Amino acid sequence: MGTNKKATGVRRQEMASAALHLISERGLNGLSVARIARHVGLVPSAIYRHFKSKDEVLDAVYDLIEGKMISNLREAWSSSPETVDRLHLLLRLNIRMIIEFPAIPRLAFGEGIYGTHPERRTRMYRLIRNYLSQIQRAVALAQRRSELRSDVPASVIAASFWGLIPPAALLWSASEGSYDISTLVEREWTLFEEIATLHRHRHGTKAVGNN
Amino acid sequence: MGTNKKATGVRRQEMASAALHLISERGLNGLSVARIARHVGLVPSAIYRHFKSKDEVLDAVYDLIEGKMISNLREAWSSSPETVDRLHLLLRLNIRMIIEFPAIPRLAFGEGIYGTHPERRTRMYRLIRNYLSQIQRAVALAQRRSELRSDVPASVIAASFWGLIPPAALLWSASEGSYDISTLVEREWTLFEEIATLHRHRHGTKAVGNN
Amino acid sequence: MGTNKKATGVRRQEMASAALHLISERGLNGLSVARIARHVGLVPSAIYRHFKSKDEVLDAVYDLIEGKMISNLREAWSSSPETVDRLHLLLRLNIRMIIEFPAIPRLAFGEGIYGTHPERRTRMYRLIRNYLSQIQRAVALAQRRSELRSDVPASVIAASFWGLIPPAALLWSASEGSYDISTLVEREWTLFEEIATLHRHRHGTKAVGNN
Amino acid sequence: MGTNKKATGVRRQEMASAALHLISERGLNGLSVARIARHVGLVPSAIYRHFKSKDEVLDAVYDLIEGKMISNLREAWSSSPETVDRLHLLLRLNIRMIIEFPAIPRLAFGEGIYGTHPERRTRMYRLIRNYLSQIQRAVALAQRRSELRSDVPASVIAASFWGLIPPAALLWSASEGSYDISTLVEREWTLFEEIATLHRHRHGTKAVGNN
DNA sequence: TATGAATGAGGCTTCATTCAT
DNA sequence: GATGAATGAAGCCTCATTCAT
Repeated sequence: MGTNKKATGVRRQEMASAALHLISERGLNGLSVARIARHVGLVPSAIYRHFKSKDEVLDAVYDLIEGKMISNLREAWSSSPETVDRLHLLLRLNIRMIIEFPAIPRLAFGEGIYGTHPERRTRMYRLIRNYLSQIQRAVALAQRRSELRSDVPASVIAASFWGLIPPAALLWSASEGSYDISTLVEREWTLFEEIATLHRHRHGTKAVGNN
Repeated sequence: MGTNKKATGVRRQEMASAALHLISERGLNGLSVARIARHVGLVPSAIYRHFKSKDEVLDAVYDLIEGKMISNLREAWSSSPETVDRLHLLLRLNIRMIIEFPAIPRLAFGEGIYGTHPERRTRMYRLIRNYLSQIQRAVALAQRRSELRSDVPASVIAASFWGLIPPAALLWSASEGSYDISTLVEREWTLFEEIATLHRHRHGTKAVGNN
Repeated sequence: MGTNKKATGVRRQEMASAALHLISERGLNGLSVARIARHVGLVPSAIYRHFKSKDEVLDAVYDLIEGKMISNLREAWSSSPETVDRLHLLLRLNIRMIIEFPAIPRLAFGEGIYGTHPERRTRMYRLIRNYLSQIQRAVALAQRRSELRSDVPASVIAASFWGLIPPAALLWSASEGSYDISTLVEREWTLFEEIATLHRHRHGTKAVGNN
Repeated sequence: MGTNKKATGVRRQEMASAALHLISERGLNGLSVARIARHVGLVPSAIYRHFKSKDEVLDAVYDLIEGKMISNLREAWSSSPETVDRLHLLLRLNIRMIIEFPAIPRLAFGEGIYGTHPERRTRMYRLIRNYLSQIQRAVALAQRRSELRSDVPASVIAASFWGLIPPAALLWSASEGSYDISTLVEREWTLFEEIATLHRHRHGTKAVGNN
């Protein structure tokens, strides 16, 4: 069959990607070494040339996800000078990503990392926190520029923005794609934008906490 | 072995509950018939006296979850005549539930129902939709009573409220409980309350969609 | 449910009979204590009031079979003074029995008694040998009366007669009843009768052995 | 463990053969994946490298049996130009086969194919019918050559010949090998030969049916 | 006499992983 | 770098059987 031999770097990419697709299509339960192998046109044992274990493949999947999230951030940040526009694009990019890889929110939610892999949970947590930090920084900047209201801590606004994503993912996932997630998200975005920019129209709102 | 024999009704409860706890602690993957049995102090095959299959146990877990969600709804609805207070309590109850059973958001997110059990996904979706409907109905009522702003469809406000839950669940889950979820949620709630009652202070906001 | 309590004698009969029917319909593999119980309207554990074990039930099934075979013999023997007629009827009765209870040839062939239950095999062997003996005695008598040829040992003729049954049973069983077993058997019987009475027409056939 | 690795073709053979032996010794009920594995010196799960399921192993057993039966037929047919000699050898070969593999008549009789595997029964039936057809063809040829009597349909003679096998198998099986099956069969064969060649000596026998 | 809960042995199967080639 | 055979742990399930009620 003229087996294609490829460098390990390439193979690892292929395999991690295959794994991500597989989890997206069949869930983590449906992810087996055999199926990953089949997806890249190899035999199960061949996986072990490139990864020490199935777990290591999953780690690579986490890398992949992290990469995608960061790349979304970069793309959004470089798209416009306006914080609000950046956030809007970031939201859309993330939704698009979730639609393409439903595995991502599921993994973020902890599928398969209970008990056995606390380090994975930690990693995901760090990733989310970083994400929130970056958003928060952007929000703070916008607050200083008076693009966003200042009577609410940046952290709360950031959390509020980021909080638009999980429910959308959930509905989309549970509805098997039949739910009109984009429209929903746009509506929620409008509400978010309204409240986040509220300071421009109004004063005297009581503070919302510190953090 | 001095085994305690119990009526099948009791055992089913125990087993479903054990299963829910196990999923919360170890994920769906970590849920095995053997472990359920051990949790209730029996031998694995004893499960089959009370359930036809492991799948049926999972169905009972779904029943349990559905029951808890409905009971939260009832408790909240009967707690006060004010819609806003009701929603606030409902939010707290759900957060409390998720803290106790992290399995719930994960199952809602479709852990383990890929491919094999579409009916489970459908069921969860229906459950969420019903939840949203009930909230929406309450919101609509409050809008007629001018407790909540009327220039935004009830469905959007309902979704917005319900949307407070998943991100909180995610953060709490990923942080392994170290994140101060209650405080976060309270802050988000304040924002939500502010925007949902905005009509009392202001006019002229552009409409946010139809549904 | 007003459980019907019955004397053990009656129950044993019911259960053995249920077992024979079950084996006939579903094979020995399909015979479970639970199904026997269900057939007699009881709960599995109730079987053990009347039998020490499932094996004992099977023994009772063997009793049942033995009884049927002996009763066939009696009926045939008392039907006519002519040996040939008796044999013909005996053949028909046995075929009828096999059609009603396909379990019988299968058990005779050793289904389920390999390794584990040598005594059952022995018993079946004794039963067959007795059967053959009785037939042989009848044949010998007929030979003395010149109803059957005498240049062939009675044992061979008896075996030849008895030998009509298993192939018919096999074809009927394999064909799931679609094979016209009665017609086949009647034709074979005609051949048998021809050869068994050959001595009346012809001489000089070489002897066929001793036993 | 110094395990000998072998090609899958070899293993399949070994396993099917082990299964056939096991059924011969312990009945279909005694056939377990674990025992097959032990017989070939492997671990149970190793079976699944070579067969998709236990059922598939059984299919291979059926193949084996079919192969043996066909090979008997060939050997007999090529042994002599005389139909009578061919049949005689075929009888001996089949008896020898049954002595070696008592599983065969039992499987032919439908052990274990009740309910669950109708296709297996069908297959066995087809096999037997084919066997009968081949014999019948040979008989018909012999009839045209006047080697066998012509006043009885070839089908009846064929059935009569084939009918020598099952009773012998049954007696041998029930007697656990103590019965002198070969002698019995030879005597029955003599009778069969006598009646099948009767036409050479005699005329005017009434016809025995049509088919 | 009958029930229903519980046990324990055993059966089939999947899957990550190792290893010789 | 890739294959294919083999392993061992684990999982789900069935069933005869026991025992308290």
